[in-house]
Amino acid sequence: MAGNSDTSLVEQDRNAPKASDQTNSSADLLARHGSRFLIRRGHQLALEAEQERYVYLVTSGALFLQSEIADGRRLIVNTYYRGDFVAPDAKVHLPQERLMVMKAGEVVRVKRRTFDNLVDTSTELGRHYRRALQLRALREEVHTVVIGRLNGDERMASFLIEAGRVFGSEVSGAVDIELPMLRSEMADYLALNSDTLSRLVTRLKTERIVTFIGRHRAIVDNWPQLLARTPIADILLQAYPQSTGRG
Amino acid sequence: MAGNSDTSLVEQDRNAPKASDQTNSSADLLARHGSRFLIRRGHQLALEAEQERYVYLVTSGALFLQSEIADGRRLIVNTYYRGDFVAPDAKVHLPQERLMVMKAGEVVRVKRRTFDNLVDTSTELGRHYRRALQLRALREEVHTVVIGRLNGDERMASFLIEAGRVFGSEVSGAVDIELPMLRSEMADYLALNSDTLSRLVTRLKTERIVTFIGRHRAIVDNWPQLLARTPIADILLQAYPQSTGRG
DNA sequence: CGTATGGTTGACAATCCTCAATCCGGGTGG
DNA sequence: CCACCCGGATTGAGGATTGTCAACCATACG
Repeated sequence: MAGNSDTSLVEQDRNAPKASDQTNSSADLLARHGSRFLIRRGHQLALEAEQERYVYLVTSGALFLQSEIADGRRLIVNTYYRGDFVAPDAKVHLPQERLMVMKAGEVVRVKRRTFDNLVDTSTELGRHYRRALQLRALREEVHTVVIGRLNGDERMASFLIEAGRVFGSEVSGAVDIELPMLRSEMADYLALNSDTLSRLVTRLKTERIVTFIGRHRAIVDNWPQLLARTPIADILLQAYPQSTGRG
Repeated sequence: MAGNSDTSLVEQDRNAPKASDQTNSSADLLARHGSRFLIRRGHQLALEAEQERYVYLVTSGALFLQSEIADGRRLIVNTYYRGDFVAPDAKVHLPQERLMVMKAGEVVRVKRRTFDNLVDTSTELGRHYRRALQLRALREEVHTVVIGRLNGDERMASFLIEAGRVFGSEVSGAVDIELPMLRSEMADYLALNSDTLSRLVTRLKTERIVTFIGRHRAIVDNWPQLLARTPIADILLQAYPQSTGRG
């Protein structure tokens, strides 16, 4: 949607690193002991089956993990992009934990026990996994700071910086972002309610920092001003390098 | 403080699992390639030196990781108890990241590069590390839910449940907790300001659920009612088993 | 076109924060 | 042993931010 006529994003996907990178070699190894799945927006991925938990490696597209507690309070706890592993705790679950596809792509799935054995035997996979967990922990800490200590405007700016890095492309000075989340999902990711989020969106439009086209496209007209809107812009830029998760 | 005359906590420490558990065997291995340190409340542990980052394993006591962004907004991102590894990202730092000792004890420290090599060569250490990261990720997700979707009362209750599990002991139906945090630190952990936290403490006193004695001791007189105060009590109990982190 | 889901907006309420004054607890020194 | 002191804790009044609810609008899809 909204992206087919604008080919720039698609072409960048084609130029993204494909073979011979770490993600792909791990994916190949895992695929030999599990299966590859094409995933489509809105799908829910099983976290377990037959009392055996699953481990996913995202090779393209994007996922998020959501939880829902009493009174329908929902929170998107985490986002997963290319190269990320989803390996939830073997025993304890968050309340109403759901792994959802936010952008179509492909994942590799193996059983947890199989995965553990592979990590024990393959030093390379072990290194990749540990590095991925490292980056994941950092992003989770950043996310904690965002929802714990930033106000609405700052959270919104932080989100758009993340999205710009992961899903955006630079087009003549502006950053063109294909947003894979609904407004309500952005709200759940930023621990706001969707009414408040909508007001924040409106504010960014009014101040001419971001142009929103339809529901799934945002063009950041003034990137520097967006950066200035959050006190942790520099950390976000480091935590989300430009190459992340494209495709 | 407040603990020397009350021997119950100390004796429980002595009964805690010592030799032949996973934490200790990993600690021994790491100590052979690094060093053990006694740590005291209030100390700050170096995250790096000479452009080499450190990895810590907590063998007793407790730590927390704090970050501070503009305007003095502070957040305690994470807590580390017995068996936890502290292995921050090699390159990216949170703003004004500090690793602080909240309860005296002992840690083992090795250089990151050394640690990575050891994990590559020791399957046992690798398993322990991955399991620790697993639990850490879960707790971080729970923490995210707490500060993202719970109100003040619920956050306070959630904190006391965690503290009760980690630092508490059951004494004739009540749970006696030696709180290693200042009020202001609890506030930073729960993403509240300390004035608000103080009001929440008062409310718990008024409702006769918890008795606070001095600054570092809390007695939960009505544990069931404390559990009822947060919608994620069951997950907290699972994420923080009773044995965790004593001593 | 028409319908359904999602998004926006306004009025109002609840929650949390800010700032300032005051209080307490645990050290210190007379 | 007691008076004093200081950092931390508590409390009140008022303001800012976010949430709630309801009405309305827009977009995507059949």
